[in-house]
Amino acid sequence: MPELPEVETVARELRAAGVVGRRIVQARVSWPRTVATPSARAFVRGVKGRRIASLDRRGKYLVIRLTGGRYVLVHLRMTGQLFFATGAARRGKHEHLTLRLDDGRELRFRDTRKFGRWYLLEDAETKLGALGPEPLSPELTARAFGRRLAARRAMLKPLLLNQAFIAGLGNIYVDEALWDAGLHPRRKSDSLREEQRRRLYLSIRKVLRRGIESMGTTLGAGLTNFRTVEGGYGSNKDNLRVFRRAGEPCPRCGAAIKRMIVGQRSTHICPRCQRVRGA
DNA sequence: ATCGCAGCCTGTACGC
DNA sequence: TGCGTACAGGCTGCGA
Repeated sequence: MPELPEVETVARELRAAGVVGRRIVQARVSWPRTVATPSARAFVRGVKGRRIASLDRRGKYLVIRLTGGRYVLVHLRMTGQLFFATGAARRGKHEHLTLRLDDGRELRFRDTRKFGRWYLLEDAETKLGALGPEPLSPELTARAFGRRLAARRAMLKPLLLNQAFIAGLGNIYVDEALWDAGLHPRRKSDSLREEQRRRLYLSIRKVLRRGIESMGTTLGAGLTNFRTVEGGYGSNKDNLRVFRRAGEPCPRCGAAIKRMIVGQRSTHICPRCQRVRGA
């Protein structure tokens, strides 16, 4: 499930593959709902002939700036994958969108569950403006994050998953960050002591950085699991301490890891290291 | 403001 | 082995 480290990995690989500077000579959409806005037809017309001026990540979005000042945003959601193919290669299963580049390569989008979305926008801020701060940005200091936390009264887990509060975290990295910080996912954000807020800030950055270094989390070998642009696996699964480890011993205290539902989401905690105190 | 739930999808894991 | 069913999860929109 692509979260910040996975999308960052994809962005880096696409840049390394020399996508920036290439011209899009043709686009094809075979599952129209893949394009959230505008219509699939208008999307195809709108990107054709444009050059890719830059490619970055914001939150879980891939941000592709085209010449002439318009933007393609890509959200991989659950199972979206980007990879290269030659123009001659037959369209494979679950491939819903293709950009043909002027060097003969095709950038293809495969998405088994069809939740992924592409946007063509005149102004990227119409989408990105709704996002909270980048967790790894130097502008988000421990103090600034602490103030944001203290200003809300929500359970930590759903709050950290809220992209308007902080951008880029998903189920995996939230569970890992809360375990690292020793905080219960149902703990209320305004009940933390200053030192705990700071610790959560550091834990979030730690698990995200580690995720990026490992090129993301690939949980299994199936179609629905994260793959890099080059078709590789991210190795961050080896770094997960609690996520999908119910019943295994906590690496810190040895207590059995527990699975529970918080905010309708599958959640993993160490019941000894992460108490509800104050919630 | 916060929370819960349905819906979007389909591969996967499970029970029988 | 095969069938049926629940589940996974990011995000949106709705109601409470």
